[in-house]
Amino acid sequence: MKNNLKIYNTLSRKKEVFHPINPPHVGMYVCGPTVYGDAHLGHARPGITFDIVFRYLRHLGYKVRYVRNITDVGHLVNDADAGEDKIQKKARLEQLEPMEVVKFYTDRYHENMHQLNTLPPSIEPTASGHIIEQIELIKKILKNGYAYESDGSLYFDVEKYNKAFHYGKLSGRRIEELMQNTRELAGQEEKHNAFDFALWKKSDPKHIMHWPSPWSEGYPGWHLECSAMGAKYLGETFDIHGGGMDLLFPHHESEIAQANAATGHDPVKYWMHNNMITINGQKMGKSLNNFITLDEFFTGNHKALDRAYSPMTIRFFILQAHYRSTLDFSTEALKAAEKGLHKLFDAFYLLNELKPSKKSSVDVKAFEEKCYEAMNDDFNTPMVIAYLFDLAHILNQVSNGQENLTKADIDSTKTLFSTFLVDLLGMKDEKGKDNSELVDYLMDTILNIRQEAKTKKDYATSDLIRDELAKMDIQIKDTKEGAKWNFK
RNA sequence: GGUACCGUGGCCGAGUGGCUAGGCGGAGGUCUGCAAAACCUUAUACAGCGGUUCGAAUCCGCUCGGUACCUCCA
Repeated sequence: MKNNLKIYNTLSRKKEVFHPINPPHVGMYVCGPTVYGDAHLGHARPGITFDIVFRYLRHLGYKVRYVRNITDVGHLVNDADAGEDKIQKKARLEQLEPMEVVKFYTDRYHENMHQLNTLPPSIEPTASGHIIEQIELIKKILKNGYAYESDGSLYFDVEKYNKAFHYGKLSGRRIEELMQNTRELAGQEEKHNAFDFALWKKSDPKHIMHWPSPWSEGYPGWHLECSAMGAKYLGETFDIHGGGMDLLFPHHESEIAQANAATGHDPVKYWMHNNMITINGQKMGKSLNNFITLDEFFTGNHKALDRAYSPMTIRFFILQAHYRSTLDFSTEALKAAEKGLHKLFDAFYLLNELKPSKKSSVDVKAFEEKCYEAMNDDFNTPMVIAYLFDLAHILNQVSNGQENLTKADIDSTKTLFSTFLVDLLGMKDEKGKDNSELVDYLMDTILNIRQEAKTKKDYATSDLIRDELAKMDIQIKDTKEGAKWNFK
């Protein structure tokens, strides 16, 4: 399959032409959420970023298997707090079974992702459902000599690994620096080196979630699940691995190490990382406690928000920045996104009303090419959106008689909007007309009465009708062809 | 401290050597009973200093400022 798609590969720090390992198949693994809390704006970014990748690869004709895990085996809160993990802590606080916490937040995550109009992954494996695979992976690493046991727990021997491979190839770190800079934390006596990471942890008595293994009753280490599940569903080497930049080190670095230690070769061809969303210039994150959940955006129920912002506003806001740039959140920026999106859909609908001309004064075909170029350039969605705005402007000009389009060009513009705005960017109109017969009839009646009033110059009545409808978010526009309405 | 990235007009944000990015907001105008939308015109920019070049927001150096990772975090 031929294409000109270029993807920025974190591994090489360059844009590379995308050549899948086994075309037309593409395997993509994306780090999903740890389900111990509601998804916030930060979670929306990888969800949407890799939804775009998924949609575009499929559009290009690839058969994509998109795997996104659910982390339901809690990572430790921190090393000093060994023995308690995030999900367990949440369960204790809410007096629930850990799996109740997991189920509750998994469902809510799915609902949020659905609201954002992201396509569901092909496979959504859970860590707890792949304990056996993780144990098997540890056995391989152990057999190859890159792990050591210490009182029932197993650790990855980074120093030894680094002699045969390169620990730090993804994140640009060197082991000597890690030696100097890794913080000394309590509870690490079992490790040979501070930067060694756990493959298996023996659980202490108060730990609820644990499984049997050849070494101890315990639970798998932080980075293991992605290595095990990625290999299981996508093979020992697959095409794309995605996630947030904050996972680059140590998570993804360690995944590479685990795979090499087990199989002798790298697990992933293209590593993709989305950047962070910032609030007041600072990363929005759980630990900083400055996050706003998606539900809070959708309801407006947060002190930093003046009102609700819809899922599509959030999605469009995110797509207006390139995925590798930080994106600064503000209500002002969200309002701009909301208005802009509305403008695009207005233009999209306007296409149905344009009068065709014999000749076109605009080269529509060129826009299509430019949109593809932008997508091929490492998924440059802000550029695609800019071209759609340019087109929207042209369509309005056509409507005003300043530009002309043939029937064929109007149709291909429709296709273009439908392809890029709806199919690829995944935008949908939340405020479209309710096209039921009843509503049509009622609105026609009301607008006719209003027209009567206007004809009699009874503007008090006509304005009253408009103001009352506005309370239901119905907007009246008086055009040359008569009054039109839509939802605000 | 180490590593990496960034600093674009009121706000958000593209752009990697020469050609108007775009959206929102502001100002003026057209249309309109008014409004809305749309259209037309317009202002506001590339952190600072130096260098390379015929030419730099874009390359190089320095300075200042900010962020991320190095501990769980999308």
